[in-house]
Amino acid sequence: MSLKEYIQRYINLSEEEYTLFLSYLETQSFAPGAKLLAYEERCQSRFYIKKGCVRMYGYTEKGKEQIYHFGIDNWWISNYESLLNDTPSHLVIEAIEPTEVYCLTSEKFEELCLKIPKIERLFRMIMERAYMAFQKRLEFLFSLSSEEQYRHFIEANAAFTQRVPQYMLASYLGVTPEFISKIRSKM
Amino acid sequence: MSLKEYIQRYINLSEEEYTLFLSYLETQSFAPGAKLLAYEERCQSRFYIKKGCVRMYGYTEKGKEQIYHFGIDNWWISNYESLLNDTPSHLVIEAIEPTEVYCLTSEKFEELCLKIPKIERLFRMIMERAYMAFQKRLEFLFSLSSEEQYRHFIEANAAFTQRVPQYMLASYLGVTPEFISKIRSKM
DNA sequence: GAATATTCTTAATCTAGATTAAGAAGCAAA
DNA sequence: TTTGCTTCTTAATCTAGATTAAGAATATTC
Repeated sequence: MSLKEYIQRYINLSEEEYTLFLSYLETQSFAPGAKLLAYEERCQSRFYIKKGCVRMYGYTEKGKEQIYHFGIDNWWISNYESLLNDTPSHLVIEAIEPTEVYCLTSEKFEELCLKIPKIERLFRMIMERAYMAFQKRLEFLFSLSSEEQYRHFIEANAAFTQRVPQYMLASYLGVTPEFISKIRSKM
Repeated sequence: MSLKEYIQRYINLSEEEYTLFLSYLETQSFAPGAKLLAYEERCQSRFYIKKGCVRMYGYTEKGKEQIYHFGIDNWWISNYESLLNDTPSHLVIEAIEPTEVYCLTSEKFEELCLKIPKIERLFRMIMERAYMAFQKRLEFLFSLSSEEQYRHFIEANAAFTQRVPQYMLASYLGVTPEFISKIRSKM
């Protein structure tokens, strides 16, 4: 799915408007391990992942990496705390696979919204969907055991499970790699 | 803080626009225990809490109530899964205190956005803030022990802690009331 | 103000999942 | 084809927080 198709699911843009939209975006490429957003950097952009896979992680009190999000093709990702408050980010966004993104800076975003007000609607809807997904994730987190969460995740994201190493999945689910190993040996 | 003041933090509305806005809202009152959204009901509205306190909860596999959210004065609350997909809600929104809300139905919301396009911007920003708060909550959930989460919560929401019974707080934090009791006896 | 229902506390026991430690696979470089 | 990384597995031990079961406060109702 192209960005154009993605957008059309929410709003209609004319050919000219879409071209204008694209002119506000900057294409960037990242090799595995490269950072879209570094630790302590101020997040200035919303990223749209054209192709690839990224993880967003922070650090626990004991200094261990904790993954909070993954992003794949056709997802928007950003650290909203840093973006909205203009504070240094305690979260890192890092490519796992070779990744190509559109980068929309806050500055460009504001200009774009003035030129094409419908863009506000687009992002209002995107944020509602993202919020919904979060609400759903919280439900699973609280109502399922770790084992059930794992089973549910790999079932709902079969393809995705192949793309990230198991220890990252463990981190995302909030369990240890050893525990995942234990569940898998039972299956 | 009035709704008008709340809105002005995000966008500017003229006196006429604000009056128009209000005309799309319906005021509703709920006694403690009354439901803003019932189990299996399709969620049709976004609720703005003028005054009061509500909880949003679902059920775990064992049939136990699990609280996912609280809402107090000047918060918007809704079940976005049910609202956006028009599906029966598995979450209940229920008043804890006598509560007065503005109810904005999806139908009225769409009309309103056509009349005053700035409203899209308002809700885009509200959703971003809500998403940010969620992102933050997930960070605490994964990086702090249950005890630390409790201590952090009552420190950050001292006033709020007085307003809900302890067993609801326990449910919201994902622990047992007995465990909260244990922590408190240490303090 | 006695009766009843709610909420909170204490303490003993239990368990899901963490921690620790070792080694086994897989994979890349040289 | 060996050396050195990175990832995954197995198994023993440990622990934060759950469960169970009483009882003690606190509200609420009649």
